[in-house]
Amino acid sequence: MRTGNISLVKKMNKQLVLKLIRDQHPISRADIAKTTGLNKATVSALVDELIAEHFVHESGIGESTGGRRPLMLRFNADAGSLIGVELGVNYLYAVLTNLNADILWEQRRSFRPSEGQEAIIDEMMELIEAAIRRAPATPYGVMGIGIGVPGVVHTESGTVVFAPNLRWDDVALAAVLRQRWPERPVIVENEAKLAALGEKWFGAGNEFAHFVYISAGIGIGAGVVLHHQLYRGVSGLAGEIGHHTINVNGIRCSCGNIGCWEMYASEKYIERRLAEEGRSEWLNERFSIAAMALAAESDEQLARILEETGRYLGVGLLQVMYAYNPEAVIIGGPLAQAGEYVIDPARQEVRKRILVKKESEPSIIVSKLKEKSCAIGAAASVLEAVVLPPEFAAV
Amino acid sequence: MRTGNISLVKKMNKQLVLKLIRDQHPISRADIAKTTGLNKATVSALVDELIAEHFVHESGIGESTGGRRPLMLRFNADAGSLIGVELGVNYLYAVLTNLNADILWEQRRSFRPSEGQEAIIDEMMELIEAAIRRAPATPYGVMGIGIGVPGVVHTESGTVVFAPNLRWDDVALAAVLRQRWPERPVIVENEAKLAALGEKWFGAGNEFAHFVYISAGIGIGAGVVLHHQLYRGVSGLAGEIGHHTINVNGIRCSCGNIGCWEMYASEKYIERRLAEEGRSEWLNERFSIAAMALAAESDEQLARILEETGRYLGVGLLQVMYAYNPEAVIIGGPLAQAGEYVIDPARQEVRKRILVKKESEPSIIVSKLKEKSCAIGAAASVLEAVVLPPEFAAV
DNA sequence: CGAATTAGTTTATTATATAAACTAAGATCA
DNA sequence: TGATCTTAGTTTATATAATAAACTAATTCG
Repeated sequence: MRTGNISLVKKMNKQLVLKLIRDQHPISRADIAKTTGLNKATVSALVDELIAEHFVHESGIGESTGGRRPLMLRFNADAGSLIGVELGVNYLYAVLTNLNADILWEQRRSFRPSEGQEAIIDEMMELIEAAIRRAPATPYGVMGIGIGVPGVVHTESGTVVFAPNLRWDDVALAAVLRQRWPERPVIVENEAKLAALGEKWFGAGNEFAHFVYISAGIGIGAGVVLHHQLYRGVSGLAGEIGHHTINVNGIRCSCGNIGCWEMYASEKYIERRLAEEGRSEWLNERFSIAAMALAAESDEQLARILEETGRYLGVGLLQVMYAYNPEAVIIGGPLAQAGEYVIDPARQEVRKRILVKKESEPSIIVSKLKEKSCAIGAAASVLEAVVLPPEFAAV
Repeated sequence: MRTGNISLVKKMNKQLVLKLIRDQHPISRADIAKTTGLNKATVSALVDELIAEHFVHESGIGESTGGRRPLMLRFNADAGSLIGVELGVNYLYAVLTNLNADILWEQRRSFRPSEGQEAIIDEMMELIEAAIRRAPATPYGVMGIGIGVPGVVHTESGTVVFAPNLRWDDVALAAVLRQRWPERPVIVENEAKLAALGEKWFGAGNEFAHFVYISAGIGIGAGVVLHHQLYRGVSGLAGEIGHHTINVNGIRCSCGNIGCWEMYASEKYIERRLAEEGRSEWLNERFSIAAMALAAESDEQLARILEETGRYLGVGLLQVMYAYNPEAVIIGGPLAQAGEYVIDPARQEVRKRILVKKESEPSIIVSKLKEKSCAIGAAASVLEAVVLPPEFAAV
């Protein structure tokens, strides 16, 4: 049971100070004391410890405001490195970053979906190995490895419970990596949830306490951040909203249900419509939403298909608003690259269908980290696990 | 900003001890120390304060387990009284309870929806006045007034922002009551959210950290409890899931949207189907789901209509699971009184449509407080606000 | 009947935040 | 230019609350 012993207080305050320095650096001890309400002496003591731990450094003298000039403090983004890996349906993408998610090294590899699990995991381990070799000399070195997968995950064990597009079923991914790197934290999590974390720490979600990240690609997944924290639900299924039924009498989804949202507001829908409209020239291997959006400028048929998709996207976004009532919805994934061809009809559809007046409409915005959301989010998950736990967030 | 000063620690521990006594009484100081991990001396000091504050009392000597016999502690449910009021579409229902939600007095009054706001609020104040008069002599007296309304609420100001079925719009309900009883806390909240609180504290939700209460009647509302706390969203709209679109090409809802869940899984649907099937004899003033369920035993047509409703209910429950992934879904409101005629088809529909295997299915259960959920929840909201704040719940 | 066991209290100690006094270093203005 | 004011940050003394250990109280068990 979580009792309040005195050291808890110290942990809370130390985290608070570190978060403040990270968010608002450069900042002086005096300013920290003012904005947190902590005593100057307390702040000084905590800052001294953070400096000794290499998470903070003094970065010179600031401007005077009528008295002694302050010593400015900065978050030390080079205290260690983070590794983030995105496992896609047919590619691996790995990044090595500092604690500020600046990319120090990255690599992308394709594989055939037909390759077996072992081969894919081997390739992933090679990538991680390469990243570790590239890691700069820092006080903490590589602080951990985060991995995003397109499926449902059991986080404690790091098992991929169910990943239909990979055809994975109960794969103990973290166990393999933990055996290889026993000293490093390994985090396995759903790709949309990690992308949400990425946007929260380093992207469009930074200013919000409650937001939902929507990963719209082949399917639709979501990462739900409530009270500054990722919400997973009891078994990590929270946010599987691509399988919300928006058309009880609609078409069958691969999940077994009928009329799932992701049958109407994803690449699946676009492909189906392209086929129906005899535009199968777009259905080749190099199919890309970005290219389609470009072509749509002078191709009304393509524009209409994108717009339809956007309208269906809006239907589901309405549900997101009623379910979570967030400050913002961040759209990411390939579909977000169609930009206003998709997003604008989605916004219109929401406005048309929504129950209450304008003030309560959350903003619908586009991912800031783009195709890097997941990998950077995977790195951010390590940061959160090791350096900046969210558990003390203001309730 | 929430800093950790030392008195926070004390608050946390005192709350923890009080919650434990409430949940597990009778319990000894020694047992509290064991289960919380707090030191015996700490527990004794906190318990002494709680006794001085009348929230706990010693209730005699317990059984020895091989040594000195323990002094047993109990939560003092008679330290004060709570008032809970449900404002329905055409009735008021008020309860006066002790801190254990035992009903000491209750009264129900009907009104015509055509009566004006002032008249309804006046009646409500009369009811509250009557409840205050009936309150027994206790250390704290009437500790506050909770009111549940069928609409969207702004809790800080206690304003009813939007209650379509009452045709209320921006009614500053709490302001009126606070003027009349300036010394008592007044809480105004959505009825489904309060019912969820009621089930959490005194009903079927007691054992769950994450659950969703569904209020299914004329419309559908929900109260979402995550991490033992009611989740409201940014503007109190979280849980307005009755307006989730389950049929994009369906029928128009009064909210302006098309194909809302509550057009298919509520009394509205049953009424529509009764009319369609020429069974309008059920559409009179005394229309009651419980009576229908009784008649359905020997009336296949009625049974079929209830079953259809249940199947549609299941379609939406699937969304609840994907959105919140709770441990349980509690069904309340009039529709829950049809029992297995509705609930069982709903369960079947969920099982048929769900993505993942059985372990992750939450249990779908029926409200324990029945038609009293909201009023008791309104009382519970006072308890939570004044005596047992949930903010220190384990994260 | 005495040793062992359990319940609960008292006393001394420790960790932490805070208030107040202090040093440091600059700005302002006569 | 130097006295005074202002702001930054440190040192010292104090208060609060948890804890450990020693203690008293009351019971079981052999």
